[in-house]
Amino acid sequence: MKSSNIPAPAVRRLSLYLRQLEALWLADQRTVSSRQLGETLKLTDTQIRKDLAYFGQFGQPGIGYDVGELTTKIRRILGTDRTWNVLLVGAGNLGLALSAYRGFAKKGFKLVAVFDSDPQKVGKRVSSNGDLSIQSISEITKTVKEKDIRLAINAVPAEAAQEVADILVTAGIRGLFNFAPVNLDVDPMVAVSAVDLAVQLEQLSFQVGMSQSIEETEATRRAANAG
Amino acid sequence: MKSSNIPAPAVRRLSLYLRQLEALWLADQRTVSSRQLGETLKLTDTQIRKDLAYFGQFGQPGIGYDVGELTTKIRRILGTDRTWNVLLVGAGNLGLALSAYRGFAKKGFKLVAVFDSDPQKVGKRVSSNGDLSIQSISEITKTVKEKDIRLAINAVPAEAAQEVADILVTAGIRGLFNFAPVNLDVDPMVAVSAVDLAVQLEQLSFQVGMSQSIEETEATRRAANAG
DNA sequence: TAGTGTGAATGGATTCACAGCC
DNA sequence: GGCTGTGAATCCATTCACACTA
Repeated sequence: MKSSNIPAPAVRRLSLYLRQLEALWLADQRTVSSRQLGETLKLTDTQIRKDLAYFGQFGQPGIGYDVGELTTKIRRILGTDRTWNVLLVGAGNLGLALSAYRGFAKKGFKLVAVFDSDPQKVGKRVSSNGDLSIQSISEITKTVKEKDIRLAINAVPAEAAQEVADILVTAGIRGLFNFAPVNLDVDPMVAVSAVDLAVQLEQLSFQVGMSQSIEETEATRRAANAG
Repeated sequence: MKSSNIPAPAVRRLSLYLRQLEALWLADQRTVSSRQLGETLKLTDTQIRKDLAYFGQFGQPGIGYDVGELTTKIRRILGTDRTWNVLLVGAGNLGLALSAYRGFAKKGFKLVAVFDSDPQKVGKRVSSNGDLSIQSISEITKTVKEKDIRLAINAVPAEAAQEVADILVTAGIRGLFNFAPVNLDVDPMVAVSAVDLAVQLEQLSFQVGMSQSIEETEATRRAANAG
């Protein structure tokens, strides 16, 4: 399959291109060059052209890219030119916040079911979405089939995450968005994308510590030069 | 500065090693080999040793790594061997969910201030943390100084994100965790880590679409072979 | 034997350089 | 002149191979 020699970083950037293209469209800009796109995204123009070239020829020499057309093409590549039904497990703080997030729907992801293991919560309406009420974990398999759900958001506590992941995979979920701070062990055919909020802050902590020590080094050097 | 030739991916993985080491510690395991760590994290043993080697020599040939000791060392490297004061801007659904998230405190990140532009919200207590009440955006600069805050979580809507980022940077924030689906343009000295929830789902969508087409190709091939 | 640490080799992603088109 | 698309060159991360240690 030729598709697997597409670098993963290129696919990640595709999403960023799409986001920027949508912004340009709203700003009534109908044409954009790789150079201009690169400036706002802090990437080189070559990289953008190379990334796009993995998927086809979308631009016009001397002109650039048609914003609307490229948007359509990237959506098709990413598979977001249609609606995806998504389920959410974990109706805690984070889960409910995610269920209220409008950004998903805007991109074609439709939350169609919410599950929680707490019997106190089961049956309650999801306030941000009147159509939904919280279901028991035991209904996952049935609901996945009924509603043709391929993607799942896992927002349960760390202790329960692996167990829930197993249930989701068995139910036929194909992509898993994991918020729990654990490494899930799932069938390699299932795509997993993970966000660990604390890990992100750790990375910032490292970078800040780093830039501070660089500053100090610089200061020392300047002081030495001055002295 | 010698530190800048450390690959960014290695630093990202460091956080994962730390997470796994903490889990091992809780499971009363006091020693671990790079091979074992690699198996659970789905990485090669060599990669783990190489990553650690960027920062020092932590292991014992024939034995492996002391879980407690390596935990301490990685925390020091990441800068999480001390407490970081963190502020949050945006007391909407997502912001409040983040303020309730225990995972931050566990890792040494302490939420010490919450801001929102909505006058209706200003003054209200943050329910998940009785000590905090929501402050006006205009108080950011003063509070950053008073409470020695270096890290900020930006959970405001896309339209406001750049403006808030500017305020935060001017106030002296050194690291910015951005949840808004926009590319922030900030001083390069300020570290930025971004999570766009919709982008993550797009990546899953792409991977799922991909694995489906691979499956179909395989099926075609098998059918051809059988025929 | 079981394991680390590391120079050398490999493999992949990015950047360069430029041919070609508007 | 401005811009795309792309082979070639470069750069960087990962993996290999092995010296070395407990």
